[in-house]
Amino acid sequence: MTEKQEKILKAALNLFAQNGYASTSTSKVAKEAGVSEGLIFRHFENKEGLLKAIMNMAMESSKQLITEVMLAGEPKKVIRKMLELPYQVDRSHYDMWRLTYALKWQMNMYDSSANDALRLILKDAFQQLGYEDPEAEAELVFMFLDGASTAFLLHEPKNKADVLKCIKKKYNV
Amino acid sequence: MTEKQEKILKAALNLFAQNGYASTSTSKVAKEAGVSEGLIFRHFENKEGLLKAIMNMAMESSKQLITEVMLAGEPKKVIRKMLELPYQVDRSHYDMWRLTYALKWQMNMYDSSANDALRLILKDAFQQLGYEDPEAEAELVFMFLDGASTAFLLHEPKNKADVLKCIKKKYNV
Amino acid sequence: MTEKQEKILKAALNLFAQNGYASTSTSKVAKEAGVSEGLIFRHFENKEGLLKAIMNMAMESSKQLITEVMLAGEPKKVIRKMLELPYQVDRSHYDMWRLTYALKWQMNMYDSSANDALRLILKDAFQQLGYEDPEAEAELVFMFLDGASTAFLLHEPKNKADVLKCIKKKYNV
Amino acid sequence: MTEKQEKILKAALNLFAQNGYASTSTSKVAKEAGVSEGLIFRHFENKEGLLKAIMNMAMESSKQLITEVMLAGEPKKVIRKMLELPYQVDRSHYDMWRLTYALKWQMNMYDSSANDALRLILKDAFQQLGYEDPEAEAELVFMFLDGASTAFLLHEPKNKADVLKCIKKKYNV
DNA sequence: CATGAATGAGGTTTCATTCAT
DNA sequence: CATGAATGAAACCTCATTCAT
Repeated sequence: MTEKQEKILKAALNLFAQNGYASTSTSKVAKEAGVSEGLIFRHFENKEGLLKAIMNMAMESSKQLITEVMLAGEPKKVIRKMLELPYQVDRSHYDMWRLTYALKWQMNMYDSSANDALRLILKDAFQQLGYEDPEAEAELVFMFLDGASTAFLLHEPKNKADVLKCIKKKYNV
Repeated sequence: MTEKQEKILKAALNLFAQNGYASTSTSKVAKEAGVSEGLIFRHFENKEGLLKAIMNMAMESSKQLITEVMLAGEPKKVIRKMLELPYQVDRSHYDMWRLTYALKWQMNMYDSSANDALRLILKDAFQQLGYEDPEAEAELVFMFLDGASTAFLLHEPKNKADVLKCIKKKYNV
Repeated sequence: MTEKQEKILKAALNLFAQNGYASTSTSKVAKEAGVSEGLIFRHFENKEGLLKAIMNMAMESSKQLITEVMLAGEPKKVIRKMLELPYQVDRSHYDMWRLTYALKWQMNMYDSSANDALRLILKDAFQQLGYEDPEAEAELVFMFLDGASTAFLLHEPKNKADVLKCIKKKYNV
Repeated sequence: MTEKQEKILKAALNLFAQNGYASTSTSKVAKEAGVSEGLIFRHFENKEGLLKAIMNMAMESSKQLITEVMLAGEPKKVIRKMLELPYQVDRSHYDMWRLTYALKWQMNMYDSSANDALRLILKDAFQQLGYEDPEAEAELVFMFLDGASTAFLLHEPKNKADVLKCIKKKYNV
């Protein structure tokens, strides 16, 4: 990965996240990256290739978070780690997450399978703890995760920490 | 509001919701509405005006849901009504909600003030019920609402009803 | 000529003179006139018909100025009246003259024949006064008229009166 | 300045001069230049940018004529050079001058400051020669220049040369 | 590897004009 | 007589992409 390639990726990530993929022209990306427009196509084939490259980076970085949960072992720890996920994302990754979340609403981009592994683990954890409807509980946690992430990415509530405390107590973790 | 105006609005809502605002050309809207492209501009001034007209409709229809919660009175009822909100939206309004949610991610479109009134009522309800940190509880509910709506609009989980039961139990409502 | 027709003509004259014929849309004319756009076409057939109606008014009003010169009789008086022409136009007619002058530069609009009668009288006057090259003198006066009118319509020099005195002295009139 | 840029400029100058700026579409310019329409915008940003580029060329070429007058020195020579100005313009520059003159009538395009330097020199010349009202004399010459140029550009009178002789005699130059 | 000129398709918008009411 | 909804063509401009250098 050359230096210019990275510049392009960074610029594209930033612009896609702030203004949306469709609203960001390759020429704006080139200008922001300080690079000729043609270079984008040499390295990434086309605009969609650029997006895919970015999403691959995102996948990579989200895998790290996920494996941490997977390796937790005990059910309570699984749940706790899970609830803490939105709090683990570094501010420097916000653009990436903004883009990921925004793209969910762009048709044909939603891929639920990514979460299926986690959902299974979570359900299992609840089952081990004797919850009545482990599947529903797992789904509920996912909804929280989604809602929390959205809140953090969009308007950053002041009482983030309190909310975590609050929900942890509910699950006793 | 002439008949053709409504056709335009309906077509635009549909296309914006399915493919995104930026990716939907006015010519596609015109074609879908069975109308000349120029007519869009006569009635809505420009593409953004068309979007605004749609969002006004959305506001109107969300006000109805909200006032229902506001009129609930008793704290428990407030919370219950609140949690049920995502379940109240008619399938016929999904396009509108998809668009509303998608637009949150389009820069400068997020308006948190819309929820402030509800947030206040909710916090008050939790306070009356003696919750330790009513503000965090309110925030948490909002996160659930957001996450649930997202799930419903994007992949419609099979166990919607169970999830509701599950969370209601947590709040004892 | 109904009241609305006059409103249209006045609005069109004003806008054509200020912004140019090509740059003025019929919708702007209608708005300025406080009239529906369709009415313009009912009364004037098309945009060019509107222009023609205006130019006819202009012709009419310029004929008045010209006949005054023609009736002057004595050569010196002819020349004096001629030189005074640009000073005779009422400020309320400036729009019309601006438009007339501007249109000269719009291809196929220049009609030199309009001036031929005047040119002949002028040449005759110079001949009677024994000028060496009456034709060139007549042409020269026309150039002055054109230049002076242009100056008055475009930037209104402060020493208009002095210039008239100055040139009158040259012709001893 | 690439070859195609020049082609665009030449085509635009020609069409703007013949048919007017507002009446000339960028697509006509592109066709006349044998170039894709997009290229116009890549090189000149927008239609107005194209016009500005042309006017800059015009400025450049008019500066040359003007400096010649400025370097004349003796008052009589200044005046003579001045009067001869409209006769100096090469036929190949007519389009440019037609456009320049036509644009004066397009609102907000008139820039009298360009002539101020010349006006000053001219006034000075008349002063040195003891004319009674040098300012009015200067203005008068400008009017002649404007009228003569207009005549040359619009209908090319047959007795151009005679007119020059005629006016030179009046100023004894 | 890198540039930037060049393109053609398509985007939003404006316009002159028609027509039902 | 008068309106204003409706249209289709054309206006200006942007875009993703290609290619010669």
